[in-house]
Amino acid sequence: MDKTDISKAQTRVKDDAEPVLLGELENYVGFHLRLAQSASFKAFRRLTGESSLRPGWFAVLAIIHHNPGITPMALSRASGRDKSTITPVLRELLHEELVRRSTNPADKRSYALFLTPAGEEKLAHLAACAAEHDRELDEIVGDKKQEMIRLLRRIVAVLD
Amino acid sequence: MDKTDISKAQTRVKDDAEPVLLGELENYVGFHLRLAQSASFKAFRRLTGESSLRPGWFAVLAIIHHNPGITPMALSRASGRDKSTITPVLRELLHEELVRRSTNPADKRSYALFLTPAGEEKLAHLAACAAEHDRELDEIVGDKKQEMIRLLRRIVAVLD
DNA sequence: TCAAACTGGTTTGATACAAAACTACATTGA
DNA sequence: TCAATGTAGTTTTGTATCAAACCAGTTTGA
Repeated sequence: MDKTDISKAQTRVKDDAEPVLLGELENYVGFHLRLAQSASFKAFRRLTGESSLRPGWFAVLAIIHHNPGITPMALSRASGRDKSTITPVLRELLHEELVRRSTNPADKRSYALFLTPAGEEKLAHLAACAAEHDRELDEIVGDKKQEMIRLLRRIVAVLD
Repeated sequence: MDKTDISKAQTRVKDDAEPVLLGELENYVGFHLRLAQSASFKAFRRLTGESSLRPGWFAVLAIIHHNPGITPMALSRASGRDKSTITPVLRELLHEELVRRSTNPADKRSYALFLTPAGEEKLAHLAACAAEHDRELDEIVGDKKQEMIRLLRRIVAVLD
């Protein structure tokens, strides 16, 4: 409790000019992780502008590019999204003809994913935005970047 | 492109056993930020179990606790959520009588927020979970914690 | 002093996401 | 060999979130 005058504290509006106290939140990694992720995401979207890119697209296209023939399940794991989240993203990408799939004779449940030439082109554009965005982040974290990525990766490895 | 045999590469399924290549994503802070935030969030929910807590609740309750009389707008800024996201959270908290509000005579558009005794109790429970969760994170980041938080805060300050 | 611009909060609409239930196929083991 | 179990992908359902439009009250400046 931060007010001593209890009778008044019950109704008095906190002055907007006073700084907001975060208490224990101040020292919680999880809290700052959420704020930073949200800020980074918004900044990325600002950069790409209106240019028709759902936020999931970039990672998905990049992963397919680097792993031609990857299955939706493997893609889901690599991109850190649930398989049920990947389904509509792929439907959209297939519909836009940015991605192509071929059935897997060895396992009829599954299929293999590839980028079309249009998909490669789209990826190139998004990659330029992503590179620019990451340059901003690089400037912020400076020479601590590798350390930062190492720690983030550890969080994922241990908690996930 | 990672396959040289083009004619086959067009349809061959990538073996699930092969490691997935992330390419440039590997070195993007933003990408790992998202994965880590998602992992941390899931871990927190695992800890709190079914116990009826919308994820927004903890931060909101804690901030009101530390800033009695805070307005919804200031709360929205401090918690990093849009004002339109705060509205339904507050409606729920008011309905559950965990939060109480009093009108602001100086500005009739706004009002002041306070925790009820039940709200304080609820917060105490959630705080215990959060503390436990953060202990896990502490172990992962070790002595780099302050550095980590400093960097995350910088990302928010610069990009937001 | 009062119209214009601004601000706090709510509503509405759209999107992203996960969890669980489901379908179709595949693997296992008695 | 075939029933039980497991796995890939989809559908359904529920929630969190933001943005934009909106309303009411406040501030500004001519």
